[in-house]
Amino acid sequence: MEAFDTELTMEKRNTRQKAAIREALTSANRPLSPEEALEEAQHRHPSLGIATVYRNIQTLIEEGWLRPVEVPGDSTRYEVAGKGHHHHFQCNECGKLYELEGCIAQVRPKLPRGFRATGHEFFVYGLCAVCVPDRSQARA
Amino acid sequence: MEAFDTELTMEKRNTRQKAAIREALTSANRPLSPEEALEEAQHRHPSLGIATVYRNIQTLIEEGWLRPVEVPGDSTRYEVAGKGHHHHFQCNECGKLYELEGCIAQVRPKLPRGFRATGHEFFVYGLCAVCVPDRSQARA
DNA sequence: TTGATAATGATACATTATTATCGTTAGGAG
DNA sequence: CTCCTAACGATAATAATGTATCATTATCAA
Repeated sequence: MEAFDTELTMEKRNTRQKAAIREALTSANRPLSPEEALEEAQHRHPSLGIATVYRNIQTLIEEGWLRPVEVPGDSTRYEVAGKGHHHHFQCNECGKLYELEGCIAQVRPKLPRGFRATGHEFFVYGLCAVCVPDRSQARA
Repeated sequence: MEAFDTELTMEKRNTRQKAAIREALTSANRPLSPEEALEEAQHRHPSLGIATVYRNIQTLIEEGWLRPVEVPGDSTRYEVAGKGHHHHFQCNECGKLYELEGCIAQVRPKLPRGFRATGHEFFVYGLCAVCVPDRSQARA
C-alpha cells in the first residue's frame, strides 16, 4: 500500500502553460477574462491555446486559487482568490475591470417584507486612468 | 404636401401583442427577462411568439418606455423606465429580479489615482419572500 | 533515459441569447 | 369594406461563450 490520499491526489502536473496563466493573473493585478488571460500569458508562452486557458481556469478555481467575478452585461472575469471582500470598477471605454479596495456599503438596504439578504455586489463605472482625457494635453 | 415630421413618423401600429407585452411589464412590477415577459404576456395573448417580444422590447426602449437592466451572470431584464435611481435584488433560489427602493450608496468609493466615476450599480442577493423557508411551517 | 499518461493545441460541438428571413395576418386610413 | 403594408409567428441564422474530442507533446516517477 502506497498512501491513502496524499499521493493519489498528486496526479496533477506542473506545466509551463499553467505557470504562465497563473503569472498572467497575478501580474495583471485585476480580474481577467479568459481572452485577456490568454493574451497576457502568451507573452510568456506564445503557443498557448484558449482551451488550455479555460481548462486551467477551472483547475485553479477547484484548487481555490482563483475566483470567478460575474459582471453585468459582460463575460466572466477571474481574479486571484483570498483578497477579502471588495468590489470592482469597470471602464466604459476599454472595458477593463479593476479592483476597488474594501467594501463601501456597510449600509443595509431596506428589503421588501419577507426578503432575506445574503450578500451583495457593487460596481462602479467610469473611466480608468488610461482612458481619462489627459488635462495636461487638453490645453489645445 | 401632407406634413413634415409628425405624420411621417406615425407609421407605428397599436397591436394587441404590444399591448399585452406592455401590460405584462407593468403588472409584474419588477424587471422581466424576454422569456418571463413572453410567459406573462401569453396569459393575455396566447399565440404571442418570442420574436415579437424581442421586437417590441426594442421598440419600447426606443420610445423611452423601457429600460434594460444588466445583471451579473444572467440575461438582461427590462423594466418600465422613469422610476428614478434605484437598485435590484436577485433571489438565489428562483432567480427573479426585484426592485429596491432608492439608492443605498451615497458613499463615494475611493478610486485609484486618475480614475473618474460616472455611475454605479448595486445588487443585493438572497431569498425573496416566496423562497424564504416559512418559519410558521418549519415547526415540524 | 524511459515510459505511462496527464496535459496540450486545434478545432468541432454545444448552449444561450438575440437578430434576420419570409410567408401570413391584421391595423387603420381612405 | 378594402387595400396597403406594418407587424406577426415560426424558425433559420448569427454571435458569444464555454465544453468535448483526439492526435500529439511533455511531465515526472522509476
